[in-house]
Amino acid sequence: MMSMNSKQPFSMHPILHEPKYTPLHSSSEAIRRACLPTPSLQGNIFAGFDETLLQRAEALAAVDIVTQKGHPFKPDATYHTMTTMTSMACTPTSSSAHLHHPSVLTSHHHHPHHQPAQGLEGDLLDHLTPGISLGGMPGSDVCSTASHPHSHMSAINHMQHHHPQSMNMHPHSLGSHTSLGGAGDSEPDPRELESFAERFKQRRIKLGVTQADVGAALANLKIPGVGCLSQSTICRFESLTLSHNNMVALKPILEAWLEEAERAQREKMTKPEIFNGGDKKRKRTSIAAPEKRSLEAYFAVQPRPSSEKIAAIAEKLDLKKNVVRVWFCNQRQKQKRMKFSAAH
DNA sequence: ATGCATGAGTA
DNA sequence: ACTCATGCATA
Repeated sequence: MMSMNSKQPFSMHPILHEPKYTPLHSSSEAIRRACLPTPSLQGNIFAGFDETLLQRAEALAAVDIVTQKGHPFKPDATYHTMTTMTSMACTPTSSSAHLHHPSVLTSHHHHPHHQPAQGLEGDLLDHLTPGISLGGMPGSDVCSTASHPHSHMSAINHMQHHHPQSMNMHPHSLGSHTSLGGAGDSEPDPRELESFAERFKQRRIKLGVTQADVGAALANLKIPGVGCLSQSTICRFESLTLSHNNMVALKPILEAWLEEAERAQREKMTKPEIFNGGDKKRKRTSIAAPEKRSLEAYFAVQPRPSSEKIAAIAEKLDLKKNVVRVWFCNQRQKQKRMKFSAAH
């Protein structure tokens, strides 16, 4: 899917004051604003938001609800049990603030999940998968597999913040807005990313490894500042559902893994024999359809409600304020991605 | 494959 | 309090 792109998009870089990495902030903001379509009922509502707006939006939502059948119940969806048990798993290599050595990062891994892949997987993973090649310590915990709530090792992210493209890349690319014609961006070419993602998936499957395996195996590459990633992220990379910047940042890493994996496979190919052959879990809140419709209605009118608005909405929908706030945040991220992909 | 959530870094 | 990159849990 997804295979048709048009052009290079990133043409708006207002003015990055050359910090370390501020591509998205400004640019995406700009994009969002620029692309933000008309909220269907934009007229004067924006003037006096308040109650009026809420009711208006709710009314819209109500129509929908009615149409569907009034769902009187709302499954108290919010129940999350946090686990306060922190821990460390995949060392967060947070190279940004506190520098941890990458070594720490790779010091332990193992992952409980091993999906069946076939054939070469055994050996292949032996080299590219965490836990095995590392000295065989049976410790267990790949980066995220452990049961700790989550230890965000946003290594990549940080790395990105520090220097956009690992090595080359100018500290300050900017200067201009709208132009990417050739100046400094390494190659944010959307088309390139798209085709890479597709090839990546194909080759990954050919290697017989799962998305989760890839994520975990990344730590074995021992690339400074790069730890493992989750199945979710690999999946999103393949389906291009990550932000452009995120895609650009991950591409070289996954590319490196892919080559290493194929190299390892070839290595094994030489040997003909190889071939034949606690915690409380976080509970996911589930927002019922009716509530979701209402939220969408509100969102159409005001994507960024104030804290008070959020509280009001939360109360009306009988949802926790935080749930509503997060919903809006996620919705914004989603919209941003959609707008972006739609534009390219 | 995706929804809801966390957390670091910012503004 | 928001944006972004990510992740756990789940459909």
